[in-house]
Amino acid sequence: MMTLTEENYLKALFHLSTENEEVSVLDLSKSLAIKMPTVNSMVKKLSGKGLISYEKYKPLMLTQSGKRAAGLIIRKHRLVEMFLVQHLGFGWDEVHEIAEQIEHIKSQRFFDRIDQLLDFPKVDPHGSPIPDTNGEIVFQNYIKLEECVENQNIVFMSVGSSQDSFLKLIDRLNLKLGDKIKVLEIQEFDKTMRVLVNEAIEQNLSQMVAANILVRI
Amino acid sequence: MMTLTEENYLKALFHLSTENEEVSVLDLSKSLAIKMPTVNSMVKKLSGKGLISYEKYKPLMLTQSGKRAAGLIIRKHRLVEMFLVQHLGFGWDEVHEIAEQIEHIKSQRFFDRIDQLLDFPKVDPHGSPIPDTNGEIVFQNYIKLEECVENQNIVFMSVGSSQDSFLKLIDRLNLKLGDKIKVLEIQEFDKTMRVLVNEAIEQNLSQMVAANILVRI
DNA sequence: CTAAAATGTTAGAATAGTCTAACAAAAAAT
DNA sequence: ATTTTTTGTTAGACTATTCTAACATTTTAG
Ligand SMILES: [Mn+2]
Ligand SMILES: [Mn+2]
Ligand SMILES: [Mn+2]
Ligand SMILES: [Mn+2]
Repeated sequence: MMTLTEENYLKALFHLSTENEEVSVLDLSKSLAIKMPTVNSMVKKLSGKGLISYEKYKPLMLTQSGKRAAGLIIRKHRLVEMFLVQHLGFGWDEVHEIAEQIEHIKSQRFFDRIDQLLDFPKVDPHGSPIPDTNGEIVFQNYIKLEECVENQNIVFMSVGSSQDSFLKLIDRLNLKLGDKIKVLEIQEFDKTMRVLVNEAIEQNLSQMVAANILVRI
Repeated sequence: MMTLTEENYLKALFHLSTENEEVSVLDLSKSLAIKMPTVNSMVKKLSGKGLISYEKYKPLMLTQSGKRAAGLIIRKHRLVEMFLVQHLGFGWDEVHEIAEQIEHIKSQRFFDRIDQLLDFPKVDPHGSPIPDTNGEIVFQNYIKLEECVENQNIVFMSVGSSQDSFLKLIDRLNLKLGDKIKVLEIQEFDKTMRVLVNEAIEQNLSQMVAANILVRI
């Protein structure tokens, strides 16, 4: 049985590993806001449990078993987020904190029932994929809106950041996952994009916003 | 902020206080399955926080503030149990363990939403009262079926034990909260009761079972 | 290719929660 | 009224998780 603490370390390492080629003790330390020596000893402990493969001064890596464990926790996290939005009426900017806690509940059945209640969703409220019952994630290859060109038609599928302020901004812009977007114009000067949403409303999006809007063609 | 551990101590003390006139360190120790010296030091700690009033060698008592805190945790526990039964399809014998964990989630809003989703229930799946938002419990004065007499008509309102085996037995007997019961006959020899349920089915209930069926007249 | 900076590790201490062993007080039994 | 039993307390130790300070290694810069 893993502790809540161990689960959070694994999850953080998993996320860092998908974002970066190599993950250092310092990366993990920053990501968890826990000092390096603490991370160092926990890494050794998880290495002892066969979840992290660790060699002194080398980048950190999850073992196969560690990947699976992390995937299963992320599965729980995302199922819970989906449940909170769909059944308890929370906004997508309010669910992460709560899911961060509920993901550690020890009851396979509890999460199975939520999965069932949600009709086996494939993505969470932020458009991130929900790992399967083996902890396996199917990564979608979305592109950033930022990389699109004028006159391109795409669909808003996921967000690149789950920061509160970003999600609230997207809400204020009345953008929702699934919206059809057409790039009307890109400003030479600051890369601001003028887009048409659902063939109805025009919006101006800064490059920073466009960089965090993930779309499929 | 209270820790999960502290919350469990408070809750246990609250429950013991409603069942017994006086609660000893040993009672609390047994109820939590934690050794006396550990309980002793935690009691001192909670006394320091103004939640328990403690004097050496004297019975343990919750302060006003401790009662309120315990009531609020029990509220969360029972709301969660109700939610698990009504929305996730769990049996009333399966929910306690999960509620024992979820009751510690730090999010007022989460429990408010569950309360709302359940349409502000007043009792949990076992017929126990759900404390109000101030942690206040309104105790119903139900009597034990055991104490009823022949030909008396009563209604099954709550269970006196939440033991797995007892709840499963009640299920197997097809008894549900709200059922109308008429006492047909009480055996002189072993106090076994013959009852009529919902004017339809006859059942034999041992005294031990009858002692844990709480009814209103 | 050294020197400085960044990163990583070890050592030692702190807190929360638990335990066992030993001692103390209160309650019960004789 | 003692003695015995039960209950309660203290002392000291252990594990998990965290920290700071000091030292070591690796990486980067000049
Ligand atoms: Mn999240
Ligand atoms: Mn978490
Ligand atoms: Mn319960
Ligand atoms: Mn609990």
